Amino acid sequence: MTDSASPAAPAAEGGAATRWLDAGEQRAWRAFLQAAARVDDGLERQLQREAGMPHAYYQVLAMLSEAPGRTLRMSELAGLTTSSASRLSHAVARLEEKGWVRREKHPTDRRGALAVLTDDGWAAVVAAAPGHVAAVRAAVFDRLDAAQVRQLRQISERLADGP
Amino acid sequence: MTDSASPAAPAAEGGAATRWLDAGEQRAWRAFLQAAARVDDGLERQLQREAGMPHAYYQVLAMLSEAPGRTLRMSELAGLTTSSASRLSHAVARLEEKGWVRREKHPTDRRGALAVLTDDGWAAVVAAAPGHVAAVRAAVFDRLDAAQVRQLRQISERLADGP
DNA sequence: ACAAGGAAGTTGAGACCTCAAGTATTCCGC
DNA sequence: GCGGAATACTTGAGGTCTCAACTTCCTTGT
Repeated sequence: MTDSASPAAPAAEGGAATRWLDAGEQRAWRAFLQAAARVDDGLERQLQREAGMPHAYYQVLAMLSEAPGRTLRMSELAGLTTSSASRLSHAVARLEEKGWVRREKHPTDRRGALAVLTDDGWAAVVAAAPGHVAAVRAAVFDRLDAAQVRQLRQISERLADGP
Repeated sequence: MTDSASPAAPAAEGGAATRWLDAGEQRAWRAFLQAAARVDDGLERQLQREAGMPHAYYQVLAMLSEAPGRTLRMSELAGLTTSSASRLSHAVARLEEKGWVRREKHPTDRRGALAVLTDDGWAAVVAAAPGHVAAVRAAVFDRLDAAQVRQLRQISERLADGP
């Protein structure tokens, strides 16, 4: 039984028959899993080693660093970093301890909270960015030609969008 | 400061100047991050909900289910599932508690350990597989045409291989 | 043979993430 | 303008993953 192939002993199908992956899909799927794991682990380690933070936290700081006033509402920040409200809340709590982010109240919506990048936080991103970009290049863009980069973008947009 | 764009205020470059991502790379990179996160989270939830296990554990069971004798050495299993020795050891410990996997001693290399899929473990994979495949289709293959599947495979193989 | 170094696995501590539940506030239909 | 539903965010508990340290065993060079 592969990570998506037909089982040696097909189970009783409750509803519609399972559409197993064909050989090409299978290869693509396994390669994708390996690639995603490899890229992710690589970045995770590089950032942890050189900047003392996980990739998720780097993304939070990076998004804040680009936002007007270096400030974003929690819910927007969650969307930009593809993380749940809970994850972001924990993350910002941790970043607050480190002095890289500060929370403020939303001026009009009293349920809301804003995350603001501090000067120390800014310094941390600036320090971490070059090593991170180098790692991204090494893991991804140095391995692909221009056409593949276009294809990767199109495929990724398909997978990221929609219902 | 994006998750890989040039900083508004370039830091002092210690060594070689940082090669920031250009606009196309930037878009590709962000799309890829979102796509990978979305696919991964989707599978994780589906498996947790319907089969009571994380994706990493499913992969362990899946690889064992295909192996001769439903048995693999820990180090090989680690390679196949793209996980560290430590992660795998913890995972197998957990799967052993659930009665899905059993450990045996390697017959010739006395450092070695074998992981063996139990009948209950086999039943668990067989039960989980259809829902998992459906989720993989919904998240990936139903969204791509044949050419894109080929491209995805090639790109993924590039990213997964090499130094 | 034997010691040094490498390889295979395990373990414990700490960090991060998920899930479920909880509080506070805003939105919406009647 | 009121009550129920939806939204925004937080919190605590539990599970998984990482890192570093450790044990045991194989391998290699001399």
